[in-house]
Amino acid sequence: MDLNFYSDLSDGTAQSAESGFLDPQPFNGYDTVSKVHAVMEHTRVQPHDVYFLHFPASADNYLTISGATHTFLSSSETFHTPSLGDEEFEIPPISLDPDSALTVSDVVSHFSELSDGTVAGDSSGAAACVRSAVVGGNDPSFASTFVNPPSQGLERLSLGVMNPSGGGTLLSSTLGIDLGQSIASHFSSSSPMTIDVPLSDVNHGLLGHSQLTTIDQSELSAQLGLSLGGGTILPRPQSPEQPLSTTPSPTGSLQGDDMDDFRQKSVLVDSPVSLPISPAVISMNSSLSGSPALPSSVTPPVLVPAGVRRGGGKPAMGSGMGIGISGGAVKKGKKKKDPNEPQKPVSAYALFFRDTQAAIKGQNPNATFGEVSKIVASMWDSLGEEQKQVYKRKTEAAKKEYLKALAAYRANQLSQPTVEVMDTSASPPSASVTPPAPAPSTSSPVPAPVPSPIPVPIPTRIPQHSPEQNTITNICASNIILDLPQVTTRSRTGAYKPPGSSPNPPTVTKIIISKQMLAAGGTQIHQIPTSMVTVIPARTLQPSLSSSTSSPSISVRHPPPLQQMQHAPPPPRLQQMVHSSAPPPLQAKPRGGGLVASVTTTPPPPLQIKIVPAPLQGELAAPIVVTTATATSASAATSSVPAATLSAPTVALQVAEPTSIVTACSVPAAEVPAETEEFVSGEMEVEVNASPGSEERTSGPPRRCVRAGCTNPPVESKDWDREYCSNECVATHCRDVFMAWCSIRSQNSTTTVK
DNA sequence: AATTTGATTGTTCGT
DNA sequence: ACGAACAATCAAATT
Repeated sequence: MDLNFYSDLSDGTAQSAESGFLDPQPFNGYDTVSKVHAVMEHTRVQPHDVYFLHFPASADNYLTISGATHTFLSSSETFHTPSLGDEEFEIPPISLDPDSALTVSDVVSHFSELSDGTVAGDSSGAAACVRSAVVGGNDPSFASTFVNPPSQGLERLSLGVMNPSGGGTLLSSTLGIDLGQSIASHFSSSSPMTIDVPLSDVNHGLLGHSQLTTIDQSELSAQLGLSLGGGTILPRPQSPEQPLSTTPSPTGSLQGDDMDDFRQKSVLVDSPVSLPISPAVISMNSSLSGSPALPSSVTPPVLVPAGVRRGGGKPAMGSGMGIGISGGAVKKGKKKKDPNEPQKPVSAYALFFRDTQAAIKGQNPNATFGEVSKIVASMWDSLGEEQKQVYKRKTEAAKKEYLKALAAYRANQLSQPTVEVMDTSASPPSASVTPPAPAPSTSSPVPAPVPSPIPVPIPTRIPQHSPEQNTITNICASNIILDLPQVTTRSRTGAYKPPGSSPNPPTVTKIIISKQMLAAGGTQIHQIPTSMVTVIPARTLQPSLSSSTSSPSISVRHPPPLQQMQHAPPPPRLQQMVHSSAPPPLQAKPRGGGLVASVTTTPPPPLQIKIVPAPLQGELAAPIVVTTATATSASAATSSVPAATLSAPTVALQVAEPTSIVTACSVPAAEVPAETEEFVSGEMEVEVNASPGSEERTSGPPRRCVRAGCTNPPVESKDWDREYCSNECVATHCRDVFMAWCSIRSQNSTTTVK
């Protein structure tokens, strides 16, 4: 099935209240949980169900919820929404990328965009409008989520989940959005998901009641921070699967594990002194610590015998498990697991949950676990088999690896109790720490050759997810996906986007990196002078172009750090953001036109990176240019490319040769919609134009491998859609992209960070 | 029963 | 006593 979001921007005028579901009353009786539950029950999305946010381009900007049989909505009902314009957003596959932060940011950005658009449109218009998309009826509370409380929620964007079959699944608009992103990122080329989200219901049930406060900057930043790290890319600490904690604090994460290790070791090895020595321990630490730099910190704990351990009570534990727990919770007599033991692969659903929940949470910080869980479940149900397959495949792959690792682990245990198995899982993490000696093997497509002091966040992350990340595509996608969420400008008017103009990809980011820089081997990339790096949020630009702000253009000169962009959504917060037309994650499909068909496939990373030969550099003020184009922006620059559209954030790496631009690469996983290249500003245009890659793409399978410098013909592969000639190229390409990305990030962080 | 995340609670240790 | 650090539990849903 397809998940499509159609969003409509309402102009901010009154909502057409017609929609029945808007009416608060029906829902008022429920408490959040029950509502949700009830709703869910009724409307459980069937696999075939389609969710979409519909943003009609029509002048009036109504959000149409088409759900044939939606209980609450008639298909005809519409809501005013700000400026998104007619677009169908295709929800990109949820990124496998563990990096929740990104996802979140994306979501946020989307959100913000939405809100922004609304606001802007309205604001510009005059009356403030509520930007939030409210699903559930009038519940102000819901609106509050996205909108500031003060604002009267005059308007809401509602997302409707339509259930063709009849029931409507309730999803909050946010959800829908999130989905889009997450999904997009995750699913590469697989068929797009269409999600019909009846906004109204969703809010109510899920969020409505609880106050969904506007996303706090702090929260966002926190979330973003996780992903971006103040400069570091480190994502939030990984899930249990990965023992490693990317967290900066070595000790914290380590301790727990260390302790375990320690215990083990200690058990195995009689003398405490021996501890440090055991290789196993060391390896673990490194992995655990996640940061290479920390060895010193790491070791200490290890060294310290039991006596020193700081970690509280549990460790002591024998008691801990059973005894200590007061809560009465002694319930499960869990046995302690050997930390070194390979972790069981999580289920497809769990993967999905992991990928999705962050986005949902990001949008609705107040949502409880139960709510989120329900939403995820509904989303899961709504996922098409194809999409599910994606997860299932990952699970399968993870399982295979797990079996391998387990076998190795067991073997080692038998043979050498003291020595721990360094399996795949371990290795990846280590990579971050020590530049991977890259195990050529599958896991480390992204060799983090970055020796430099700057800890490359990415590596840490990537390696960590053994199962998921094994897939090259995943890795790339995960790393690469950057959403530049925000736009500082508010200028955007709601109507801004002509429906027909283009199916816009939500956001496109391009990065131009001079070849020289890359030449260094990529490792040095981060050293690139900040001045060199330019980040241009397309969204911003566009709006600005049309109306007021000039600032964006400036971007060339001062590169706004990505982080800032991501992190700090512009001052106005979400509201402003709303404006930005199509949220990156969500892909806007041209609703009407024939484009739709093309849309189906999708994928793509918003981020494109071009590598420009030195000579070109001169021309270009900044070697690295990151551009983000929002769908809305499309109008400005309808790129030459036709486009495919879509979606998902895709990252393309292009290396421009002096003569011509070499290639546009999309993340293997997804197909890059040609359309992605929309340039708002002139600057952007220039760069954009160059990309032949897009053409290639649109026209058909690339004639040659996408990787810069590789002239081999692409090979057919499910993993990379005939874009690459070999795994090596995929890995290399991803690495390049990643590096570029890192450099940008680092730049941003350095520059941006106060 | 396991997994997903995040909050909460309880325990222990160090100051 | 207080704070820090950790472990365990819980929520709903799926596998």
